[in-house]
This record gives sequence, C-alpha cells and structure tokens, in this order.
Amino acid sequence: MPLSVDRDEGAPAAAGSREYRASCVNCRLSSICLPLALEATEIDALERIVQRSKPLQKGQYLYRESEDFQSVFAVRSGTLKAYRTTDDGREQVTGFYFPGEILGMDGIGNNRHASSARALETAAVCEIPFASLETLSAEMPHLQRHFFQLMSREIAEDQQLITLLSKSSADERVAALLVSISTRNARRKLSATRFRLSMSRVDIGNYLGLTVETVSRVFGRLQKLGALRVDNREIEILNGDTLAGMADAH
Amino acid sequence: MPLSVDRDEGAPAAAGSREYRASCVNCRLSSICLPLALEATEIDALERIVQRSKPLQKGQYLYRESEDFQSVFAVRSGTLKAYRTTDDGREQVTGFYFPGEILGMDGIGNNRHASSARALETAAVCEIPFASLETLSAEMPHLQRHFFQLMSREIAEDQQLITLLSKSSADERVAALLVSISTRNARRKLSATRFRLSMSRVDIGNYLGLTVETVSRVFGRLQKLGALRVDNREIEILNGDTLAGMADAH
DNA sequence: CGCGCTTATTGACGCAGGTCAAGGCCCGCC
DNA sequence: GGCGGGCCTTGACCTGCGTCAATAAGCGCG
Repeated sequence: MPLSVDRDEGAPAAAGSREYRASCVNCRLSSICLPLALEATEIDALERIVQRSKPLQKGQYLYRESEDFQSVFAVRSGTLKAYRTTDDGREQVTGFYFPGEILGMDGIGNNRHASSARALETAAVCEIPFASLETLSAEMPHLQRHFFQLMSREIAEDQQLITLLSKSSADERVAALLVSISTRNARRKLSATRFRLSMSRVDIGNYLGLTVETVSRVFGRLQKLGALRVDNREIEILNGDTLAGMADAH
Repeated sequence: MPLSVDRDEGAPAAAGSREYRASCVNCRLSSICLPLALEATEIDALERIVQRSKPLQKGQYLYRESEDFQSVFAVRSGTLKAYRTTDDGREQVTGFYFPGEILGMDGIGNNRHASSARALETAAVCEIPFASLETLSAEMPHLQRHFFQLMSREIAEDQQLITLLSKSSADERVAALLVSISTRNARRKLSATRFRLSMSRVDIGNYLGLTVETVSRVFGRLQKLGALRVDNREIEILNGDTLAGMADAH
C-alpha cells in the first residue's frame, strides 16, 4: 500500500518513498493548521520538529486517555474521533477531527491525555512534540499566538457543543453536526453538499447525546422534509438553508 | 464601602487606599492562579502588567460576547458566571468562576469574546492584558507553559460538562455541580461541606441543561436521601460519598 | 412593617426521546 | 457467492423531564 492513503494527504510523497519527514511548505492543509504569518525560515524550523508517522488503520489508537502526554497531532488524511470514558465505563465522544485540524490539546494541562483518540478510517497524522513546540513558540511570536488561538477556539467549540447538548432538540443537534461537517469540508475545498460520513450512527448519537435509533429517525425526518438525501453513510444536502436554520437557532 | 469586599480578597488593601496596583506576591490566591515555579523577579514583571480594577456590583458585566477581546481576568473575590446567547436569544451558562480562577480565555481565538461574563454578587477581578501576557510569556517559559496548561484544563473541564450533559440524569448533574463547588471551596481552604450558593436555581438549571423546577425537585430528592441539607441557598453536604457516587458515575 | 418583586417549591399532565424488540442491509471473509 | 456479524431502520411502548399553573417564601424599599 502506498504512503498516500487518501486524497486529503497534504503533500503526496514520491511513489515508494519511506521518507517520513514532514513538508509543511508543500502541504495543502497548511492554511488550516499553520499560522499564515510564518516566514519561510520559521516554517523550516517548525518542519524540523514535526514528525510524520505511519498511517493508522481504522480503529487504531492515536493515544489513550491517561497516557503520558507528549505531542499534539495534526490530521493529514482520514478522520479521527476523540472520546473519554466515564468511571462506569460509558463513553462520550468529544469531537471528530478532519484533515488540517489539531487534536490532543486537552492533555497539556496535566501532562496526561484527557481523552482517547482513534481512527474512524485509515488516517495519517503529523506528530508535533509539545516540548519542542513550546521552545519554538517562545522564539516565534506568531507561532505562540497561533497555538493560543487554536486552544481558545477549541474552548469556544466545546462551549458550542455544550449549548447544543443543553438546549437543542434531536433534530437541531443532527442538523448542526451536518452543517459543521459541511463547513469543514468546504474549507478543504471539498463538496459542502455531498459527502460520506466517516462515523457510524452510534458515534454520531454518542457525540450528540442521542441514541442510535433517534439519530436514524432524525435522518428519516430530515429526508421527508426534503432537506437531505441519505443513503446509508452518503449524505446529500438538498436544502442547506433549512438545515442551517434548524442548526443554529431554536 | 471599603475596597475589600469579601474575605476572599487576596491582599487586603490598607484602609482607605485607592491603590489599584496588583500585588500577586501577597495574594493568597496566587497558588491557584499563578505558576508556582515563578521567581520573585518574574512575579514582579507579571505584577507590572496586571491591573486590579474597581469591584463589580451584582449583575454588572465584566465583558460581553462579541466585544473586542483585550484581557483575561482572574477572580479575586465573589463569583461570576460566563454565558453565551444563541441566535434565538436563549442563554447557555458555560461556567461559574470562583476566586483564583481565570476567565475570558475563549476570546483569544478570534480577538472577540465568545461569551459574556457578569457578577453573581459583588466581585473583584485582576485584569491581565493579553498582549502583555503574550510578550511576557515569550520571555518566561514557566509562564507560557502555565497559560497553555490553564487553557488546556479549561478544555478538559468543558469536555467533562459535555459528558455530564450528554450522559447523566438530572440527579447526577446536580450532584456533580455540588461536588465541583465543594472541591473548589476546599482548594481555597473554605468549608467543603457548608456553603452558600451564589447562583440562582435558574442559573444552575441553565448551566446543567435543566429547568428550575427540575433543579428544585432534585434538591428535594437529595435531601430526602439524606445526602444534603438545603435551606434556600445554604447548602450542607451530609453525605459526600453518596453525592460523589452519583456525580461521577452512572 | 407591609408592599411588590423576584426566587423557590410543589403538583398535575404531556411529550420527546429512551428502551426493547424485530427485521433488513451492507460488507468482509472463506 | 454465500455465510456471519456488525450496522441501520422501524415500530410499539414507557418514562424522565419539560411545561403550565398556583402558592409560598425571601428580600429590598419606602
């Protein structure tokens, strides 16, 4: 199997190459994951600390809750889910991560991962050792700021999920997730209206605080409304306005 | 009214003083809000950027959603709540902040506050201009790390709330909040078993995704169980184990 | 001290979504 | 290609919490 696992792969490696050094310069995801203001020499310094590792197979762990925290990760291709396990064994999916997005930042606080992360499909990530990142950040104000911003946005996004869980109906929750995925696809220049869900109904339900059955019924309802066409995991958004309307309001 | 508004006030100002310069050295909350590893000269540099401002009266805003972000704030005394308003006007309380805790970090990401914050009772805060904090962080590795950690912990806490909202019953949610308040009180060397709630039932319900009526009924139930004594806003925890048991598991 | 307001409690009732159960479909594997 | 196991859908029923409503209890204020 070639190194490139998916069309999202940032910089396609030369066929047969085993070269795992990252190349942020050529990565077409850099606009999402890097601060734009970095200069060439700065990107170079960053590249030197970033490690590109072997692709993860579906179901493989990137890291596990309460493991020592060493690095944060940028998704190159594929999708991952992060989740935490409660004391009585229930899981809570806390996020889905698409190419260009950063995960693992919840481990910084206690030097220990606060959640587990695993691949929903074959996925490749860049590993960014946090100690190096800290050192580099002290020298590169843009980078420092960028990471403060990334973390802050993660907070803001979690707060949005909190609001969703606390105040919205099942229909609104599912609509909001679909809109979110659609928006994130658009940012990666993929179709905002047709895509394949990489996560199961169970994961969706878990993330949104709903049961599988309810998720399924909601898909049915949205389809009947003409907002959506659902064929198993293939989604086509027929009426984005309807969906957006449900998503961010009453 | 004297400057000192509450026994939580970090460094009691000399009577009649109008001196709003902060004194982190003398502040007995510094163990919560500052990195322990800072050296005296470093604390000094930090103090120079921290501003201590006029106390807020109950209901006054510290900042409002979508205002320009300038600073983060450390609570000196009193309690604040942070909340965001959805497009259709509903509010979601995203957190309560007690002395020693930092709020406003969700504004860094977009240079714009992602939530509003107002005082639940008379409260005093230290203002920490973020631009200065960034500059200083680049020079002081301990400080940089400390803020990364603070933000990371905020993420982890939000994720805990997500889990609570998504997976727990009304009883469990209320129990979890009480345990959280109790723990935070203990950290400030206050009683972990007897305290006065600074927030209304409405705020509690809003935060936990419940109605006032449900919160009220839960208090009733917990009381009948003998876990609690409730007298309006006065709480006495009679059986912390029962409560903790409900809080963090099924 | 009594007036009016906000906050809290309590009860009766309804419904969104959970639960349980059954059946169909997709897909990897031999 | 057909077998097996997970994934998804659909239906019938049940329940925890929301909603509505009425009353009470705290509290600032004149």
